[in-house]
Amino acid sequence: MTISRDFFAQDAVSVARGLIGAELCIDGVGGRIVETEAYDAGDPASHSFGGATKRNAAMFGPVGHAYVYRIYGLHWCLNFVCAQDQPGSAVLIRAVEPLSGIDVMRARRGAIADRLLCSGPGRLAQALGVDAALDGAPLDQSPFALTAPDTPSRIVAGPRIGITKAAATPWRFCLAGSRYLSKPV
DNA sequence: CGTAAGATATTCT
DNA sequence: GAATATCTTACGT
Repeated sequence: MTISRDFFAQDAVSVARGLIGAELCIDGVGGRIVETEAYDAGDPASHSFGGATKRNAAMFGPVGHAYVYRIYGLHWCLNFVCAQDQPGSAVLIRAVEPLSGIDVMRARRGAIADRLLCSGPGRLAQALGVDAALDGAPLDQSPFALTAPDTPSRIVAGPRIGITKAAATPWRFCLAGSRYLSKPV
């Protein structure tokens, strides 16, 4: 069951929660989403804070599209644009449980433990082959494949990671008990 | 086991 | 010129 565009019209927190347990594949490589973070419009920690710029243009585009950017000069991060009514909202995909194309991920990331293949935004992007070419790409078309979970997932919320502003806001969502998180709950 | 620091490039002030 | 939604490696305990 593909996730509809209406799903992404919701606010960032609802989308972040709803994505836990969904299956994400890019060009046949991917797995189950186990960790996300919400970045609301007007959030000081969000790239959209202070208005639209060239880099974050995709965040102000239509919902249900990808926003990809480079961080610290060497890592890519994958976001989903959401919240139709609040331009500048997005959800950061932080971790995925590898299910499909694991051999491809291993080839791209090197011979490391399976549980480390996608446990973090930069690792995930490298494993799935995300780069600037996917910035602004619609999530309901190739090479993306996004499938809603069959059953509701147990979700644990906590503070976001790696940011300096509004760090206490509990907008990090994890699949309870997953071994593929960037950090255990 | 833990904490600490370095690498690297695009973007904004 | 300074900052950044990170990862890896190194070293100490």
